[in-house]
Amino acid sequence: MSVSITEIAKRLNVSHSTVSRVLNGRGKQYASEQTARQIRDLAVELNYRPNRLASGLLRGKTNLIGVAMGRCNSSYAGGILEGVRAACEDIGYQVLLGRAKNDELSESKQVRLLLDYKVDGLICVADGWGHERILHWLDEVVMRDLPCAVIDSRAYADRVDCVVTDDVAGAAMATRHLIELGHRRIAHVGGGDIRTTSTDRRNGYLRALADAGIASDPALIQGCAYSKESATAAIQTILEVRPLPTAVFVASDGDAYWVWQTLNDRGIRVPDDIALVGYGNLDVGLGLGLTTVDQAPQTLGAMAVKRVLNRIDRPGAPHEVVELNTQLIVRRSSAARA
Amino acid sequence: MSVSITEIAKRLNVSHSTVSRVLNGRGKQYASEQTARQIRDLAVELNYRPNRLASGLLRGKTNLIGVAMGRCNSSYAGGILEGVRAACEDIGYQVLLGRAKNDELSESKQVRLLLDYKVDGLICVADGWGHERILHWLDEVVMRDLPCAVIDSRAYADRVDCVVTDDVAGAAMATRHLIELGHRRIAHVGGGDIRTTSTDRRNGYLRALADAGIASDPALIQGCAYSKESATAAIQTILEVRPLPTAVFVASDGDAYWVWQTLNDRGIRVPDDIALVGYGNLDVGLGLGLTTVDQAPQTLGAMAVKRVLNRIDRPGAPHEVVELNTQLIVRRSSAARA
DNA sequence: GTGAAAGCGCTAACAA
DNA sequence: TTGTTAGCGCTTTCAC
Repeated sequence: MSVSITEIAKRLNVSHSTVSRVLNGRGKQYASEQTARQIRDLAVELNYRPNRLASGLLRGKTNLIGVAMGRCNSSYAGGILEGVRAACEDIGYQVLLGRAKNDELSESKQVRLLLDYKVDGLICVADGWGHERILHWLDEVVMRDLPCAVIDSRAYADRVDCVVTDDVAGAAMATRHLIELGHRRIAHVGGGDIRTTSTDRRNGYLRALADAGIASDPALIQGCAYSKESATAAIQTILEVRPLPTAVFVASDGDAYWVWQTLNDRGIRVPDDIALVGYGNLDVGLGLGLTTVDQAPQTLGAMAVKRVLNRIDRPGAPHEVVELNTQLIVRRSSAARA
Repeated sequence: MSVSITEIAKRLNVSHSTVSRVLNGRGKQYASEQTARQIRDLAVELNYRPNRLASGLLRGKTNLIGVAMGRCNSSYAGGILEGVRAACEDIGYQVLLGRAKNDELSESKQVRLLLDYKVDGLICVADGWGHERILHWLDEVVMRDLPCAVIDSRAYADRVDCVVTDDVAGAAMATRHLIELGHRRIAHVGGGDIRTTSTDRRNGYLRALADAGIASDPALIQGCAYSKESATAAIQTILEVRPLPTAVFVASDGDAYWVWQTLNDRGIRVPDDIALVGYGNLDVGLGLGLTTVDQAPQTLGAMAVKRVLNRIDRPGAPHEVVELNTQLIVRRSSAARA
């Protein structure tokens, strides 16, 4: 099927190790210019390509980076993956993609599979869900000293590198934006589940209110779990409260979409009657004209690769937490009050 | 680092081939119940995991599927990838992700890299761009008899399996929708570049007009190439024409977003003044309330895996073109005329 | 039912 | 500068 180093060696009457040295040798080429030339020419002619499995097996280095993540068809997850891919391409690594369904065992099964292919490093997108899940495979990774970066969770910062954004600060920034626009009764849809991202965002919201000396109203805070049903229920409950809030901060753009729909159905105009701010800078919010907080997913992915690579080069370096800045994207869903 | 079959064999005083037969042997297990049990128990205890590089090297089968695609952070590309991942997970394959920038050599470089890892099959997302690009690596794939499915191009249906949607039919459906709403002056933004998808969609638009006995007006047809600038320029040119069109069919949701923005800036209301229909069912259109054509990206990805798998099982089967149905998603951007 | 042996394609230490 | 040798971890005949 494809030519091997041995085939080239045979044809040229040299040993296969000479061929190996010329074609795949690291550093200086221990071979005469003449032999080297012959070998290289024939390699091109026969379209020789090194077998990565063989070299990986022998050298214990595959130039593979495993990526364990859930669904990748949101602009956030897709952005992270794109960042990882771009960074990997630059440094000659390939991405081996694992898929974790949203249950604990599926993830560790996937990680184990990635390890079976002897990836040189591992990137895990925790997505805020990962706390107990990660424990299922963390030990194995740590034991093997496998370079590993976790995106979106700092829960295991002592054992792996973490690449995160500050959800508390981001949510506070979003809330502060509303406060600066003059809003005082600001509702919050989100949180109330096990994800740290949700909890952090809620805390950021609370902190911004406190900093501004605004008392938070528990009736204006409704949990929500990334679904049409929960988002709709949350905003409906909030709309029962009197006086009505003049703004809503939703912990994710996807849920903000459903909130917007519900407001629309009730004849409540955004931003005229109620201002709306989401989180995550998803594509769905773009169409909506939704003010939101960008998490720079591509940078997140690229940084994770950088951390992993750094650890491949310098094993045993202390684990780091890289915290990326979020950015407020103001669109028409939040407008200055009349 | 991790236990090998030899390690287990040593501890149990059996040969490594016996261990291999028990742990990774296909079909019947040629081993006594007792030995097998001992081996299995120890394997679990030591957390044995087969080295996929080794078995891949020897058996010439890696359970790896290579995926060559451009950016994956749109809901379309992400959806395809997600479909591929889900299908692969079901059948015990892993996805090795290649990344092609938008130039010819980058793609073939990526494909070659995927081949270096001895993937069992290849999926390429042509995205309408792929015609000349694919030629750069097609021969190599065909020569090796590597199972290969191309998504979004039927240009090489004689040499690989193709999984496509009918862009002509989809665009015709979208246009017909506008016609049925009573529109007669329907503009089109899109096409005019080398992608077949664009050309097909324009042809679908033209066909629907013809079928309805509506003469097409060249002034109402403006090329566009997936960018803010080209989309904005296209709609601006169209808005010079008198009488104004009452509807616009844009060949992609992304461009439809920019068209919408421009209309908005000009004080033209959608759908009251001008109805708008896009293509692709991207997330950005969701927020917009944009009528569009869904291409079922996840199904596309899943079908590609199915084709590749089929060819792995039955090499030499005739190449097939799988054509998936598109679906019109009606939202508020197209409304019945008053 | 089990072991010995060969080898997938490659790298690297050691000799020559 | 080059060849020999010994594997990496595994599968698969072929004997016994």
